[in-house]
Amino acid sequence: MARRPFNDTGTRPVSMADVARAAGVSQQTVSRVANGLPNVNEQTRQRVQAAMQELGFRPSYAGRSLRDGRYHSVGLCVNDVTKFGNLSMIDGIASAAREHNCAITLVEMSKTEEFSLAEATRRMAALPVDGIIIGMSRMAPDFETFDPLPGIGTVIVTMYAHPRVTTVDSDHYGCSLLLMDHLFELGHEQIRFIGGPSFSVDEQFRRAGWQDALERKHIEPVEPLEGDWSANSGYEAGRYLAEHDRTMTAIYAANDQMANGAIAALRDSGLRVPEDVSVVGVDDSLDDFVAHNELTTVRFDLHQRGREVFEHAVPKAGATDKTVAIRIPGQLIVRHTTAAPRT
Amino acid sequence: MARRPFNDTGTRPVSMADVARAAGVSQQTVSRVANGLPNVNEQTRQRVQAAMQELGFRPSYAGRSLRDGRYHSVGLCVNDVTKFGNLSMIDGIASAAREHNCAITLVEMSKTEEFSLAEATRRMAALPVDGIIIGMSRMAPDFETFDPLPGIGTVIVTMYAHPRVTTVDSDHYGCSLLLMDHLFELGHEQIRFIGGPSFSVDEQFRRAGWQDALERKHIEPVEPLEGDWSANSGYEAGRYLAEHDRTMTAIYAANDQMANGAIAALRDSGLRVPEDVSVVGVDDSLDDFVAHNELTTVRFDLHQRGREVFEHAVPKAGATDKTVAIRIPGQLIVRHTTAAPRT
DNA sequence: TTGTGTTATGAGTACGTTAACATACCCTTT
DNA sequence: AAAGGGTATGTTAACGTACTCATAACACAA
Repeated sequence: MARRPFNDTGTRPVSMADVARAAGVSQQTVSRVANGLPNVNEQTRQRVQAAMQELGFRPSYAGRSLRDGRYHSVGLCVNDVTKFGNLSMIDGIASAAREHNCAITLVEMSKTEEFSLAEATRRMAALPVDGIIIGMSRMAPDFETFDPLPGIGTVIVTMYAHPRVTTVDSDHYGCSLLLMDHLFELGHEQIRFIGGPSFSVDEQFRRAGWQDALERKHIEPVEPLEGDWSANSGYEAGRYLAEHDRTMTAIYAANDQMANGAIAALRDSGLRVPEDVSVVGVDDSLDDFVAHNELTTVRFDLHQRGREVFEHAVPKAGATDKTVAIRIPGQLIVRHTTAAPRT
Repeated sequence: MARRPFNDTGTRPVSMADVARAAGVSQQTVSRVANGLPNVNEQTRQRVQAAMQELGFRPSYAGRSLRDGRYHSVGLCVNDVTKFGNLSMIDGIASAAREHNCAITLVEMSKTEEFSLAEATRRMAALPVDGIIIGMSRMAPDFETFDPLPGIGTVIVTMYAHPRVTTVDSDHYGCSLLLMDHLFELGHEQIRFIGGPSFSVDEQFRRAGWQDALERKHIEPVEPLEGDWSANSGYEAGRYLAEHDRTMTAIYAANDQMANGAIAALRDSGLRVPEDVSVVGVDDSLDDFVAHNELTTVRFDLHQRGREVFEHAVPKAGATDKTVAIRIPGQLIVRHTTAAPRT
């Protein structure tokens, strides 16, 4: 039977059988040469390699995967590549993947629409992946009821724990405690909070940490403000606080960008940082964008998080598959936007 | 013969044959149900779907790809995910890929080592990809001699044209002309340049545009400064210029981050922006990080670039495969860091 | 009754790879 | 000369899917 046209191009990739025919050997011998196995006569090897070169052979990923049941790629689902949190996730996972000689199959879900874990895993499972990683930057409506697909490692990057799925995240709650303890030690008590959008999971935990830290010291938390992670929203919030709250001595902004905006607003309002008001952020993300970055903040080891995520998504042979919840602590970076309050 | 253990887990994914056995139908009927084809009896369909559910069937990507010769994924090779240029490339390509219901297979080459196009394509070609995209942020030593693999669409993201490979990029030369014309129209002539690292391709073209624009007006370009794209390096350069060059009236920084640093340096040196010195950047990347971003800059349509890249890497049926070099123009964004020079 | 068309289903095959097994040959050793 | 052992190579089977073709059952019209 004549070969049917293979795909749109009408051509068919060169297979080992083609090379074998050209070199006058069996297809298995081509396989041996391709994989660098011993027990091939040197002349034969050269003849085969010449034929490969000549025909432009490249091994079929599909054939190989079908054969040995592995894809050497891990699926990563995020809803918006450009958000700092997601970017840093990609970076961390990419370096972990590289260490394992593994690629990342990236799927961006709609930036705007709500997405469900079931939908995300369904899409990822149809791709060449040995494991599934889902970035859950906002609460998925089916988080509680979600069951991972059997037979494929699944990790959700989120602070929420799940009874049947391993979850990994930077400790977005603990980072607040680190910062609040730092401010408490300096003597601050009236600490306002500028948060991100309320649907954000990171925001929810950073805010909870702020609130719990205050309540543990029996300080009544004053109404948190809501930004959108951008410097401009931090500026607006900072303006508002400078004009309406004369008792606050410190501001905790839920990321560095808003903290940077808040600092600008305070200074525009005639307040000095840190002499009049201390400001802290989270992420340690300003260095590239701001000269002489002086912001006290928390840095997360995103590569470590990437490694943890990767290794739970693609478990090694013989590893236990117990569901765990991993929280990776951040590190307090004290710079020069925090000081003791005026007495 | 007993089935051999399939992979490390010792289990084997559920195949259509397994479902067929459970449902008492042929494997082909399962295929029909899985793909929603007509001509299946309603009762049979339900029995098969029940069996799929029961066993946890998910179609094998490898089997399907082997069968129809497509992967529905495009390979993307970058050397450092976190750089602004690469991030925005991923974002643009991700949205183009999503429109085509396609995933991205991301490979990060070593951040530090030199990389060759041959090596990059070799690695990408071993992955499940219908096309190859290589981000060449620095000159590859084998660029001139490089031949794309036959049988798979290849696009290099770079400003350099290549006789045998389609290249696509934002117009890093033209953006300089846009900015320089803007400054010329305001009356500037002594325009200094703060560039990125000299190995960067983007840098080379942005600098060339600056230099050519000056020379076209018979103005001798004064020694460009070299930064590393960071705000701090822009600050250093700005400090240097403020102290050593009393005749300059404008600074062109090769990205916004350095421009932002330079502005801070000028102001710290007692110079006003834009009254004493105008400053321009490129990328329009500050908004999230800086409140009240006032920088005059050039914005690139990175989604358009992503689409162009994608569509040339994965050509549609019947498309001509002529090699082209596509340069996507940027758009001048005039804000408030540029004004007429003092007279 | 015979022919024609439709619908549901199954059988066979090809896609490219690699493991396991089989074979053929040459070189030692007894 | 026969036996044994290594080396090079070929043969077969299996991985999971979807296309093509075949078959069987049935409906309807001439």
